[in-house]
Amino acid sequence: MAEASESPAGERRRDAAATRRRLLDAARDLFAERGYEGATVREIAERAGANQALLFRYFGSKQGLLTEVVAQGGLEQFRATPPEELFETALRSMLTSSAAGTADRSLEVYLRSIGRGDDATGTLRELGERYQRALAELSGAKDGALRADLAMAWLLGIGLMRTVVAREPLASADPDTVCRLVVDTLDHLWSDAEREAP
Amino acid sequence: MAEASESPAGERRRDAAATRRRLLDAARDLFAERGYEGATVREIAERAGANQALLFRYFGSKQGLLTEVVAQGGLEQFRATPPEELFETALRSMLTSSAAGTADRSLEVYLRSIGRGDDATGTLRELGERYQRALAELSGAKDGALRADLAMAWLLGIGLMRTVVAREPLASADPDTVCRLVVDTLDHLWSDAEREAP
DNA sequence: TACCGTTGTAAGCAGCTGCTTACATCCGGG
DNA sequence: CCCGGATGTAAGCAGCTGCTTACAACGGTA
Repeated sequence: MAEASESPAGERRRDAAATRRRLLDAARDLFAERGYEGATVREIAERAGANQALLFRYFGSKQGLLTEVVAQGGLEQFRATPPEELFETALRSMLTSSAAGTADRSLEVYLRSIGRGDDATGTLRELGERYQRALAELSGAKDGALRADLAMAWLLGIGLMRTVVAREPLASADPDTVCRLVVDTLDHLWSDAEREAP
Repeated sequence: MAEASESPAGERRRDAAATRRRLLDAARDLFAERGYEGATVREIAERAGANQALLFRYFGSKQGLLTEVVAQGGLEQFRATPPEELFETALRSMLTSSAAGTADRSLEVYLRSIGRGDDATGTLRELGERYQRALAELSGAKDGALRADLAMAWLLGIGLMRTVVAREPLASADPDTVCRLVVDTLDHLWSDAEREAP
């Protein structure tokens, strides 16, 4: 109803919603590339082709921007994935994405941002907890939560080595090969669990 | 020969070597706590009880300080450990240290600093490569290097979850329990390797 | 047409960063 | 004693950070 009623291709000369969207996308990519602290609001605004004052008008603060990025990217993706596919999906995403434009780069944001006890940590922690709970239920063991943590640790560690440190041969390794190695190995972690807590 | 010849307990009012040492120790702890970028030269100098100008006189730059911290901490510890004990030693160190005063906090420095493509990355990469080479030789498989990367990824990921994110129950879990779970599971990674490359 | 809230802009603020400079002070060897 | 390098200090620099303010331009509505 309050939509564009003029421009042929839906382009408006002044369009708050579109500007907001561009800021969100630019922030998502820059947070994933440089981490929360590493990305500056000036850079984000520039990549979005917007004035940086608008960033604060629409999101209040840099921290508010992060919150919205995580909410729209990571949590949506999380809800859309059935639990039993969660780990492999996340691993594959971690192994393949690393390119601007991908919808869910929240795990990259996560691992590039948790370097110190800054503002970002709190916002990102919630995302991690959801993953943990879902994974923990997959293993029926009493220490399922611990094993879920260990699985997540491996997931993040692999992302760390691949996208941040860019260590070879991991960085260039075939995603399928890596995925199979990891999933097969982790199967033992789950089956050991069952053996201990029948 | 150019030593102290006065003070009873070896204390000198002006002692460059001691000041250097204090700066090095303070830097080691602060880098481990806040990461390379998060620790400021003012903080380091203050904790060392020294003037920050001395930091630049002795180490040239903040980056030079990091180089020396890694050289004295991580590499020494690395050389002192036989390869077959390397992974478990590093894992235990990661699970237990996290307290100021510990000699080797280089893995903490490592994982808290690799958040973006900054100066620290290059200096820290060498440390990682040494670990990889040593671990790769343990597995006789042709893709030993890849599997070594995966093991290191898990190691770092666990450190990330435990000391940085402080995720429960991993953060408070008994080091022995965690260590056994991980080492047992990784055994499958090594034995699978042997099966494939006999 | 005249108006007024929405959208966009330029400039600047205080605080922090790594690093440098100019200057006190110590202290051992001549 | 006393000089000169070694050691320690205070102040400041330019550049960056997140964020704010004052203002211009648009465009739907009355």
